[in-house]
Amino acid sequence: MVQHQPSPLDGTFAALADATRRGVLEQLGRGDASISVLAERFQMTLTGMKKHVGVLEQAGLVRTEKVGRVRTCRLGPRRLAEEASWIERYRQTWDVRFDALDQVLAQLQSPES
Amino acid sequence: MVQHQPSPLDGTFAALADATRRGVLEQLGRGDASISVLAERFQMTLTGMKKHVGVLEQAGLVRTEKVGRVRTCRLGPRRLAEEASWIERYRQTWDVRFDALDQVLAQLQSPES
DNA sequence: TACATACTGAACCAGATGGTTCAGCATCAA
DNA sequence: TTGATGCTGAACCATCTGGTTCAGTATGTA
Repeated sequence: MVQHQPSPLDGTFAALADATRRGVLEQLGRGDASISVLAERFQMTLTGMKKHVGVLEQAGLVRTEKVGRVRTCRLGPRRLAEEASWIERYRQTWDVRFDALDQVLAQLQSPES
Repeated sequence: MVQHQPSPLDGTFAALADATRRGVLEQLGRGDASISVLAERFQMTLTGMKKHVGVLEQAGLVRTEKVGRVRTCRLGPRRLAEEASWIERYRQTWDVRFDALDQVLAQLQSPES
């Protein structure tokens, strides 16, 4: 069951693993923005911000369009559906395992069955 | 609004950004396992697997305990609650923005209001 | 005691990451 | 046409990552 092809989850989770990039997504949730606006907001060079936007765009979380000199960034097509469902599945497994553990502990403490 | 302190989300999302580590979590969801069992399952050296487990442990996703020579790995305290809620908030924002976009597009196509 | 097993730590490696500076190029405004 | 603005690409840098090998140490087992 080893996974050899890179999953799209790799890219999205990696994109989300950076506070600046999560901040950019939240910012874009409040409205579209140019590279320079984002760069100023996050106190970074244009080049640096462009790289972050590139990572987000690669992951499908941001879409950009250049008009004139200005490249406008907005939220992209990826809705994080697969990511959400992976995490939900994990949380269910976690609950099952820890419920089982709780039962074992309860048994150990009051084994009147 | 720039985030300077590293958020715990950084560590968990980074931990989830690797297919091997997601696989280890799924494996541990089916039952506890030693480092060597995991290493064999994912065709990797003990040292390599130990590093992955270290990353997961650091993120709170795995807990380990050494008894004798064997270090047993099990799911850790972190339930991915914050991660799930960050993603849910994002999905809601996304829906709002794209509903708004849809309305604009609908207006443009049939502006009879 | 002797040998195998299970892990551990240090060192190394290639490639990715998160930033920078610098030198362009295109576009808009005066 | 001149100058400011906005972005882009190349090059560089330090650090992190995902793996390895090799040389231990500790623990079981015969």
